[in-house]
Amino acid sequence: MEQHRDYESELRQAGVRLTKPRKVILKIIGESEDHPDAMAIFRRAVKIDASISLATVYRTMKLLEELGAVHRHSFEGGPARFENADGEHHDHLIDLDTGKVIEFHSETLEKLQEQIADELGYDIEHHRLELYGRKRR
Amino acid sequence: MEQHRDYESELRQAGVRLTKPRKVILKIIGESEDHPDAMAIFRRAVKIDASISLATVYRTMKLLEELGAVHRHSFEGGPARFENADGEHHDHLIDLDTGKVIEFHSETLEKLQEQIADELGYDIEHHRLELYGRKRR
DNA sequence: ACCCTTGTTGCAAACGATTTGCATTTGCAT
DNA sequence: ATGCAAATGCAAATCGTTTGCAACAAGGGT
Repeated sequence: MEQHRDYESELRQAGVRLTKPRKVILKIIGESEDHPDAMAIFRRAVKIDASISLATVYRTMKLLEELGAVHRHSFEGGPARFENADGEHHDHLIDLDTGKVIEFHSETLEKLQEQIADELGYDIEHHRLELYGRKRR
Repeated sequence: MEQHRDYESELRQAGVRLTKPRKVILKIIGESEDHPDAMAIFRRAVKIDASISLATVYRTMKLLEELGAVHRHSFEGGPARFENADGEHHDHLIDLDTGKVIEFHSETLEKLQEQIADELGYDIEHHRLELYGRKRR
């Protein structure tokens, strides 16, 4: 059960320099099971290498996004949050009380979206589906 | 065929003071067929009353959102855009080439979302579905 | 192992969108 | 008309993010 991509070789292959800050950030997002924002990544990074700057975190996240290594999410009110691009596509349910993000996937839903776009004469490039709710009790 | 809500009496009823800037902004969003952002609303407002400030536009939009009179959308990269809350709920398809926003609605889709949230033990408060695509040719 | 070139960094300042403190004005109930 | 709380304009503050620039370091060539 292979869990994480080997980002380092991927980046190397993409002609990107493997610098110290990048290694640290790569390690962090590779291990993250949550959806940290830039500041959270920065805080975790500083623990490993105190000289890393927030600017570098932002630059690196942008780079990784362009390389398709991470996905950027802009949930309501709040900074962008990232997750590594392992695994298959999924959408998000955000718990309004805790901010926790729950992932889900529905093939039916995907198909339905494509069908709708198709009827409107469009090809979907990507989409964004977020459900905001509270735990039923 | 009644087209626009009578925001003024609604607001009055909600105990909100009907000030000059608010009347102007109300008129603007009542007539808007597009999805203007705060700056666009401000520009249109200044033409009617030159003394209106951008801060008041922001304050008023927040107020109207809380009253349920307008909906705020945060499409990818760019300021929040508003639309009046007339008519029924719909989602958006954003044309990546033109930035044009196409509205659509699917009852099946809505139901499916609710069902998914339900299975996860959640009640949906609201959701956000945006399709980003290009016109098929 | 040591350059050399060029990409990358840290810092601080700049940025765009939005919010806020405060003194002044204004709606509107009396 | 009068008074008072609510709303305004202005400028400064805030938040998340980007950028200019001089110092620095990765990693290919020698």
